[in-house]
Amino acid sequence: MKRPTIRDIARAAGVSPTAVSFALNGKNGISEATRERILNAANAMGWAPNPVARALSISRSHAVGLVIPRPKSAHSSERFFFHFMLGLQSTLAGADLGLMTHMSTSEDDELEAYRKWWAQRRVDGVFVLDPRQDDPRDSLLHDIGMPAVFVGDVQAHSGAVLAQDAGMMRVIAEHLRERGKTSWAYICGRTSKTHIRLRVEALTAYAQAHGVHLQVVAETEFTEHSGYIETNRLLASQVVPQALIFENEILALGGIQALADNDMKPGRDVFVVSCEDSAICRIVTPAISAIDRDPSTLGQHAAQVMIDMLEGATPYTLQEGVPHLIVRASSAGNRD
Amino acid sequence: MKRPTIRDIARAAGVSPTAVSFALNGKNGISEATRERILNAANAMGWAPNPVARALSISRSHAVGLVIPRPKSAHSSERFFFHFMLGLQSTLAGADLGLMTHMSTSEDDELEAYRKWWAQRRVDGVFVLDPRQDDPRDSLLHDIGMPAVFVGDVQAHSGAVLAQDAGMMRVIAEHLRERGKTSWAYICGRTSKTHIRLRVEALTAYAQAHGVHLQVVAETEFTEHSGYIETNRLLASQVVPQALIFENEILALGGIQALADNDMKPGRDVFVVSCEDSAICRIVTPAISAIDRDPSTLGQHAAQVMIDMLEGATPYTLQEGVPHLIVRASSAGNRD
DNA sequence: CTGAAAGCGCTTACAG
DNA sequence: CTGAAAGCGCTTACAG
Repeated sequence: MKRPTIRDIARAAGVSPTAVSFALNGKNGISEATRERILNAANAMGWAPNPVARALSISRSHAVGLVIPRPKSAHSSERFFFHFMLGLQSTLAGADLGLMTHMSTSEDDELEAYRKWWAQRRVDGVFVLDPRQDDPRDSLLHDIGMPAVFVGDVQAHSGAVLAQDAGMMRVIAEHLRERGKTSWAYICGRTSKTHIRLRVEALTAYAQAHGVHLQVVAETEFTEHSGYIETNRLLASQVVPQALIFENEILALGGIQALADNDMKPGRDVFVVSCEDSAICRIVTPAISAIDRDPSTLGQHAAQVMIDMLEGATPYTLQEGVPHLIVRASSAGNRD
Repeated sequence: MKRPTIRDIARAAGVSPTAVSFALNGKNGISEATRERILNAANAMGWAPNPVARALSISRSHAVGLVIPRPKSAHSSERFFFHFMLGLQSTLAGADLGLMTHMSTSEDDELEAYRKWWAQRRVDGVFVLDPRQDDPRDSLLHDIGMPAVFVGDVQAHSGAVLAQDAGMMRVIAEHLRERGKTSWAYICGRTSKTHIRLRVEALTAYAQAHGVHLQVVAETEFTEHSGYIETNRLLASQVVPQALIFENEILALGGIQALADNDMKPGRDVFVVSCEDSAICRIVTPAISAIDRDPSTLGQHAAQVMIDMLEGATPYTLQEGVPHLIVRASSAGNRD
């Protein structure tokens, strides 16, 4: 009934606990024959390591942490979190690392969670979401010595994974140019966020290089209504855009509404593309073309950076691969 | 730099480690004066318990686990999981319990995760999602002695939290009757699932008690198309329903499409209500009335059952509170 | 190549 | 009311 310990298997194999520990951990100083005998005994007795005891010895918990910040405002990001976690777990599993999660209610709560996890040696490192410039969390984690991987932006002291913002815009741009669209508008939210700034820059550069007329509408709310308003405004402007790129699907929804009110058919008269995908894009009529972000891959990358850091690598940064545009009815026509 | 241990604070307070342990854990056998001296010393030195060491001593990990089953098919449930976890954490935090998560790729993987967590003493108990009748997981967990709380159905050996299926239908029924609707249709999916059977029963009972004409359309796919087909069929039937209750928002979407094709206005000519809420219900035109499931509360309840079980209570079952109907345009008119 | 021993930080019978 | 001691299961210098 009781689980076997290394003492038990030492007794069974007729060796010392030390030898067992060495054999089990693949250290040398054990003859091949002895090692085999020990491993057999361990298997026969169904031995599994007790990570708690191991953690107490070596001061490592074999778990990492993820705090999901400010869930009150995170409603639109549920899909992202879910698939990001999926990716994390799939590669953490390979390194036998568990994942602890915490949902924070405020930034203080988040910092407190890090301190507590670290003080209690509950986790060996953490993933940090929604980074911003000069993020205070980077300093805190560095000060207490806690390994961290930031998701979305580079930091001074921690590892990071980066989304492909420029690459994403390039994919959209190529799609539109391929379909003969030469006048675009990009309806993005506030450009204060790093990743949106990057997108604007990439799109602008592309447009200039290829003689495309581009209007950028910034400083909008992320609501259907503001997508509607801005689209109407664009349709009334001197150069009516042939393609509308929306920061997310909520804005795009408003845009489609505006097109309908102006008797324009999305996908025929004007192309519509969203930088963010969701069930809404699939279900709405017409379905909206959208970038498939694949947060799962981002999670896998983040996990890999963490694993390497825990094995002693200096913090480094990994780029997300080139994203993919799911072409739906809202931008499917007019190939020439 | 090094974290203080109970030895350190024992030395500082001039007592034995035993005394410190007793004082810190609020056991008696320590004079009030001594206890205070010890607590002061602990605070002054910034002592925090090392849960790993404690776990090794008392064989408890102070963490519980949640495995999210079969993520491949879980796309529609991301919102549920997210908010369920939110609820879990908010009450687990009060009991100082951490949460470990795992996403399983198959049922075998899930069972393996339980075994491993338990063998390694990583968690003290687990939450189990998507229960079905005679769930094999109940036996497994019982066999290995792992405390478990099932979410959605009662089990032979474990604790459980139950959704309010009957209550949900009653809320919808009252809303419809209040607005003068006396002929309804309920478009549900397969009735093989326990919770759908419960809903049908509750709705049927209510309709009979109040002289409402009710048609139940079962055995439909959970797709927009099948919502469309079934609604068209209902509109052509002898008794055209004045209100359509859809199992989820995807079916409802198809229903609204069918109404539009028949020149009927949802919310005026025919009421539409969905048993499942999501961004889609808010965003579509007209917005769809829907039950606000609040998976977060369900999570809080589940956590409470777990906490009690870990403190020695026999497994018990908790009912979710009465759900709330969010009334939107699709069923807002005709009050009389 | 191998074993006896101390230690990780806490808890808990057991003696005083 | 209090302390010395053993133990949880593993790791790792240290001696042979």
